[in-house]
Amino acid sequence: MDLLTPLGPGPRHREGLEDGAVLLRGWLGGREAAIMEAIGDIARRSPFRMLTTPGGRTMSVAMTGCGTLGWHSDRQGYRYVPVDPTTGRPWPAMPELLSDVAREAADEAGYASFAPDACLINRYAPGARLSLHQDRDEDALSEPIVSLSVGVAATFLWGGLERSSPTRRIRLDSGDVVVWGGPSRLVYHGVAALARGWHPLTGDKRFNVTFRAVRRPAPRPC
DNA sequence: AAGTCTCA
DNA sequence: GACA
Repeated sequence: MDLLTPLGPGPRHREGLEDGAVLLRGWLGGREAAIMEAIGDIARRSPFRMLTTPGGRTMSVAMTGCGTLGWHSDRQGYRYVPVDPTTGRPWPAMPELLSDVAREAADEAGYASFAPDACLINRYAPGARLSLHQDRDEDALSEPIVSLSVGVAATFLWGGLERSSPTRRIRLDSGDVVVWGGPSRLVYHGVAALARGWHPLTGDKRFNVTFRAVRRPAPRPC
């Protein structure tokens, strides 16, 4: 049975997924519009693009990013790069609103001092999906992943440490935040094909904002 | 293989 | 589950 803990008054509450992973329902609490503004600013400078996998397939999810490093994929493989290959310019800086939300969510999930250096922004149109995978291109595997959902609801696929592990299907609504790390840091996860839907802030699309600490954080003085 | 296809 |  999932751990269910209310987070103050209102619909916000936490659900435990497994050791090290937590779902913060309604965590964004009305900041979705401001987050969409921030995404618009970022996309004006580093436009959404559909990346190619090492196997030569085109991903259905459109991506961009911000921070000192951005995730990139092409025939050469998956990696984090300091310059957006599409524009030849550094990725846009990470807006304070986004890093604040990420740190607060990590704190709430039990991961203190989360300081992401990369923020991947995923845009799902109807039918777009992300098949089961691990986030393993980061050096700092001791740091968690923080994932925000805005817009049309999606089905999150939450597996285990092996690709063949059983997969749970979890509805993610606009405003939900998932945090995973520690023993669940390398859990396989994905998103089922986005159903047709409508959200006042995003139309028929869903946006996912995922924060990672790629480089190991500097040790903190005692 | 962060995708797609095939079989039972 | 197989498959670059």
